[in-house]
Amino acid sequence: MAKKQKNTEDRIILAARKVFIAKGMDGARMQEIADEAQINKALLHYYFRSKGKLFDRVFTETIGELIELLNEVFLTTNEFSQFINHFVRAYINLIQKKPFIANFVLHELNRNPSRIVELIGTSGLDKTKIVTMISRETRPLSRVVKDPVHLIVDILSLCIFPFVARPIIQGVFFDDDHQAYDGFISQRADHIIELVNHIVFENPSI
Amino acid sequence: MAKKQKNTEDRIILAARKVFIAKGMDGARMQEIADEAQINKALLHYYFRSKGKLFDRVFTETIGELIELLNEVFLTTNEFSQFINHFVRAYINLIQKKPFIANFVLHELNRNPSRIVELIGTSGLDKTKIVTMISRETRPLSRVVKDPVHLIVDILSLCIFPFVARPIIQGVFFDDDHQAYDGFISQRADHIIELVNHIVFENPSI
DNA sequence: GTCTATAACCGGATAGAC
DNA sequence: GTCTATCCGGTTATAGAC
Repeated sequence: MAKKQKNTEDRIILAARKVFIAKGMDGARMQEIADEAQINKALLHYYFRSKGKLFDRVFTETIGELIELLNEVFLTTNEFSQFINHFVRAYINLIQKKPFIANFVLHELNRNPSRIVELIGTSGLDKTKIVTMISRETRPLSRVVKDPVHLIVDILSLCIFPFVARPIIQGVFFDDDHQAYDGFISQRADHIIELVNHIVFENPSI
Repeated sequence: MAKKQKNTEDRIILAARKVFIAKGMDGARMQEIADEAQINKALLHYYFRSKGKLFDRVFTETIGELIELLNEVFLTTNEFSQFINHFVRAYINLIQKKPFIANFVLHELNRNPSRIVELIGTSGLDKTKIVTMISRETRPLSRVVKDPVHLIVDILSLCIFPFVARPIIQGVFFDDDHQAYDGFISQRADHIIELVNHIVFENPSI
């Protein structure tokens, strides 16, 4: 059979994730989640006491995937030029596969700002290591990058924003042609890597 | 008197904008808007038939301000190096004054993607002009910028993302010290301008 | 135009049978 | 575990007095 019949809890999580990501916590409806999971509302409450609890579960899991990826990249990379490559490709690759994750996170960032920061805090992600790495490698090299945090924010911005603002950019610059935009996105990693290398190493070897 | 007593409609719009921006369309409550405007719920419906209509009004006006600003920058600038300066400073300045605008727009982008694109389309904003300007000025100069649209997206990303992701960045890299983050933001325009000049003009005059 | 009171509705949560 | 039926609180929207 094409559609594997998973257990109910997994189906709920999957359905909830889809609806919450599309509509946000406030916009989502338990009925819609139930329909999506092909069960009824009551069962949702049987598995997860409340909408809030269900949302928490979905949200934590989703964020967890992002953090896990970051940790992997951080742990397996010690050299900065490598790091740019790994990080940008891994990040864009992830968002490309699950394009609504970024929106989801930003969306819920308003409702509960401290939540994500806590999750990141307890994840063992070592921000000092990365800041140190960047400042060690860039300070002697670049005129442009005076503060490693600016560089980090630059990279994150360049990677993430094209996804969260996709409808606007696609509509304005690509006549709403989503294939054209997919093409644009797939060039994006190379473009960012080249750009970052250029500003960090002034005259990069192309 | 310090607080000028505006007419009711304006007070409603102002209150609605505040609440909608903070909570989004779904999270907002008519009661809260009424309280904020110091009137009662019934009057909201007297002026604007429904919550949806009130939201539409607020949203269109808010987007309108953004587009107006962009148009101003586009119309008053013909040279690219000037343009980078004008655009980045004007944009960051606007978001700094009204930091939730960007979030508001992105938030509602999911609910109604075509909406903003339509608004931009009818605003007379000439995207061809800007694309042409960039490709004319950058093609002979830069190895990094192969496609003007990438450059535009780069600039937008660098300007806007630090605001929409503020809670995360502030929490992770600034120990949630909002003054420190304000300082970071205020360096941002200079940093972006320097960065963009560097990638466009290879060896910029500092 | 502005208010109070209330209708109408919607959606999360529960009861209880199977 | 899963279902149907129902409750109940909250929210939008309206009626009607002033």
